[in-house]
Amino acid sequence: MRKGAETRERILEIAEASVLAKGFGATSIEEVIAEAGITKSGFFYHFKDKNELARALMLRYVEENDRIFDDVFRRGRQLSDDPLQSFLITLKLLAELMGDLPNGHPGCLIATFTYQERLFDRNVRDIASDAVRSWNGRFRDALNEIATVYPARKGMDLDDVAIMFSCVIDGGIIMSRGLGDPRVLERQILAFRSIVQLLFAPAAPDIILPPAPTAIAAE
Amino acid sequence: MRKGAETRERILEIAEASVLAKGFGATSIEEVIAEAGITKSGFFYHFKDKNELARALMLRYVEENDRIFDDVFRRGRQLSDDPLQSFLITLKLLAELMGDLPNGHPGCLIATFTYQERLFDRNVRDIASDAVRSWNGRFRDALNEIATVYPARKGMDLDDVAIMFSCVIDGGIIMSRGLGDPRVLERQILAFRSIVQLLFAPAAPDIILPPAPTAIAAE
DNA sequence: AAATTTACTGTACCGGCGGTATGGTTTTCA
DNA sequence: TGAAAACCATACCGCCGGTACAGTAAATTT
Repeated sequence: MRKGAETRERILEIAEASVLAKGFGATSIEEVIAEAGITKSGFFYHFKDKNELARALMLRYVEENDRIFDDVFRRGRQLSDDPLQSFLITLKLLAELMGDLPNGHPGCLIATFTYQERLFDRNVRDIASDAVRSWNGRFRDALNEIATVYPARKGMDLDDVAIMFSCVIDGGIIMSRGLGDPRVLERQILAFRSIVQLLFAPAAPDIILPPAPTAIAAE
Repeated sequence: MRKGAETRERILEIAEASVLAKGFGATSIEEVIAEAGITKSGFFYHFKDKNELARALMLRYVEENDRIFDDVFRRGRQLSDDPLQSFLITLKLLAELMGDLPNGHPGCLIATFTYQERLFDRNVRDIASDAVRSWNGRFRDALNEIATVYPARKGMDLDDVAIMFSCVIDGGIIMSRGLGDPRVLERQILAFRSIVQLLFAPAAPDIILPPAPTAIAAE
């Protein structure tokens, strides 16, 4: 019912924070239930074992990220008809979103899980794999659409560029943490944005491209 | 003496593989000693607790990576006097190195540790942090040296480009695993290489730059 | 209002693991 | 040959993941 879903959500929230801080293996159910204010029986009422918790965490993370990407891509398209401008706006929005997080990005569950893959069954791994493929597909589609209007530089495979954006995000999160500077991620996304400009603007990108839109509030 | 160092090394080897596959928290000492063919007492003779194992793993990883970077940068400089060419060669060598790994890159310990930072003391975190800063510094120095000869594109901070390379490597490892395709990492490094070309070659990079050296055996 | 389902609590237990302690034994090297 | 190094054997503690089962208060349905 209502209350059950709330408790379940609270468990997931607490567990996700713990997984991102200590890893899945070191995340103790006892700590989670202590923080959630429930008993062990209550936990196992919602999740039959730890692996189902992992599955639920992954599903939740993927869905939320899908929503975020839906949103920034939709707003990017709303604000320009030009596919290049549209994508550049989307990247700017994403960068703002990351920069506005008070304590930096909390971490990418996909990244943690791929570094602990032996802990999860094929089901969970497939969810993660499909999600990554889907997100890369979005970026690749956006780039391909741009390429129909602007000629891309030779020697650059757009599939690789699309994947590189995922690399920059996941790598940026790691670097932000490792260097103790939450703004690294935002800067990396903006740097990638500059590269996209460079890729599709042959001669002098700063001249033929209008300035990026400013003061667009990120959700 | 001699034999002690060998056993210690074997422990580290096994532990590293386990940490990269399951995470540090889920790496059980019992499994490690079983695989190493020693007893628990033997393990605690070499490492007084699990945290010291973490410290040793991190130190070992950082030193080995330092050696690798020393090597590819040295060989890059040997093969060309031009800083741009030299760096492009280094990147190619690095890409070949990654591509030649039979089962893909085993994983970046820094990445795992930053996603499990609550498990380690400040000492270990500082080692990781300093290593990342040092590696980023290498890339930044290389880029700055290039910029003294070739004018860089405006709007791109070379510090960010340097950090982006670290992002591409760590992100590339995650993507390789997540997508189940070991060659993603190699392709990402080569894609970054193309971007460096683009960054420093204003008009037509494929023309003014000689082809990358081929058939340079990676160690 | 009664019956049923939902959402838990309480208690008890198992086996595995990290870690400690302590006392021995073999191997290596000076 | 003697000391230090490199282990092995055994026993133990406490925490944790997980299971089992019995009970209960509240919400929802009938």
